[in-house]
Amino acid sequence: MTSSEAGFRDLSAPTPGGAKRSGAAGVAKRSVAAGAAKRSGAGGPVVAPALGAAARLRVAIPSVADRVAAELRLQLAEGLLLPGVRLTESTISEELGVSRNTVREAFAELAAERLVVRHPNRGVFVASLGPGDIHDVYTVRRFIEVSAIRGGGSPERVAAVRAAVEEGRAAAAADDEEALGNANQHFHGAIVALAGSRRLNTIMAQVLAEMRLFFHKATVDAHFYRNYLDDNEEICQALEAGDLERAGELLLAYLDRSEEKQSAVHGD
Amino acid sequence: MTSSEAGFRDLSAPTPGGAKRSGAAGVAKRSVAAGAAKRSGAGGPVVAPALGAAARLRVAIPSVADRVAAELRLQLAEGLLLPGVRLTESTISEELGVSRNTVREAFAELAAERLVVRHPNRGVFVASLGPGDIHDVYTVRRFIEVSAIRGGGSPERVAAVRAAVEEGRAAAAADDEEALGNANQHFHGAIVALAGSRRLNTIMAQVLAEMRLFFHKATVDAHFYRNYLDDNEEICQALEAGDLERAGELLLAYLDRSEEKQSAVHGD
DNA sequence: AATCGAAGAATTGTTGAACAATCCGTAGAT
DNA sequence: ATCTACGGATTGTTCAACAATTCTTCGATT
Repeated sequence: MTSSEAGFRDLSAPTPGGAKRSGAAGVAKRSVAAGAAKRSGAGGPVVAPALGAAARLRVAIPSVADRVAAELRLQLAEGLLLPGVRLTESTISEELGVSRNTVREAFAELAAERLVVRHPNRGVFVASLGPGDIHDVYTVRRFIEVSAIRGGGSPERVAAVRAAVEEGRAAAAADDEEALGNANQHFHGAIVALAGSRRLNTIMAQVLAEMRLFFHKATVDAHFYRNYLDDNEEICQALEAGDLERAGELLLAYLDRSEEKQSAVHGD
Repeated sequence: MTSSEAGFRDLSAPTPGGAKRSGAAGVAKRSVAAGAAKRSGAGGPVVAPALGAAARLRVAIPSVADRVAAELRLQLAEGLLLPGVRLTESTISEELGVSRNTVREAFAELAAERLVVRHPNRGVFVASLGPGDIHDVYTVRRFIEVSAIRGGGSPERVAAVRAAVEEGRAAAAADDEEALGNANQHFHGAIVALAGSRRLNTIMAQVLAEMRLFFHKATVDAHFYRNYLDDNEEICQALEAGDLERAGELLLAYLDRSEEKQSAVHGD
């Protein structure tokens, strides 16, 4: 399974910038087309001319490398790319229609997020978490989430936690396991968001992204998250009641139980 | 001040791999030197042939991009590259003797660590932290450090905290402000290390690296850290005595005071 | 037969060059 | 004095080449 059978979206088409020469040997000196001959190449896909306006509107326009990283992040989250799988530069480069160098830049991003691991001269592999990593991830979560909930938060932020609980309830009613998992992550994300710290939010987002990497194996148990629904409800109620001490303890117990379960599912 | 007057070390010489063609057009087909003719190129700098052995010894051999990132990280920490300064790709590329693409990869690493900020199509700049960022950084520290110290740690790890305290004392005795600052960072690093979590350690390392970015301005006050020596001692004693609750509270008070001071030094 | 090692293929690491797109400062027109 | 067109500088991205390393395969040897 070389990861190439996944349905990659083509990222090269809507790219602003990008030479996209047809392919012939590059003997063409730069003498021609030095002046105002813009977009003169053989009938490449012409992009909408309104792109300049977008730039003026200060819309964040992610670079191709960023979009490649985003795409890979998505496939990682969807479980399309299983842990341990090798990501070949040339394959992804072709599949996504971008250059190998750009893929390389995207890899640097993902490696910084620990989603992939670089083995020098051997390639990058989808990160696979061992038992030690699972404990480590839960340690981070205990530190951050419990501290966050014990600090409380503004009413709107508490409401966001509540919303995540309801989101999970709805997903359970609809029997949508996927949505249930997402709701659970939103719940914990909302707890961290109580602190209103940009850095803590991104740290938490990264940790959750890491967890998605090995959660796919765990979801075989159809009602894996279902047990947590009541826990979330209870925690949320304590939070809303202002009993932060109790909310913290409930959350801590929850995390301990969750870690235990995860450790059991994976070879301990 | 374009950051180019800093004394860059040349990273290109000891590089394993790297074509380093003299410059002429690359019409030389790859037909020649296909077999055993290794290191046949025109008299480039010949590296020690023992490099293969190093690889066999599984010594981590960082890529050039990593070394560029490390070099920049160092200059950032030393305060050679002030916040807000623009880092031009071509300049660094020449200065360090590596290709622009490699510099680019290093930038991706540093951007992921928040040490530099990318402005699309405008370049990368040394990150500069505003008042909000200072508060944010201290929020992260409060969460992680206080949780860590309240969890206690093995005797060896407590000893490491003690060692950092003594290190600071020695630096103060020697009137070495630089060493004093480092000792202080070691102290807080050691506190987080109590938890024994790889991820928390790297998170803390990154946060401290961010702080170094704006600490240089603060160090004008000659005995800025000196006030903290007694705090550290007190915290360490509580930790050693097993009074984790008190240690946590002392640390929390310390962080609050520290944030206040930093906020005062910087605008607002 | 099992093992060792060497030729070969595949892939990564790094470079250099090319060019499109964008940004910025400046000079010219209104 | 303000706006606009022009040019230079720099980033974003691609391509092609090649060195070094790892992986594979296939013989040759004990």
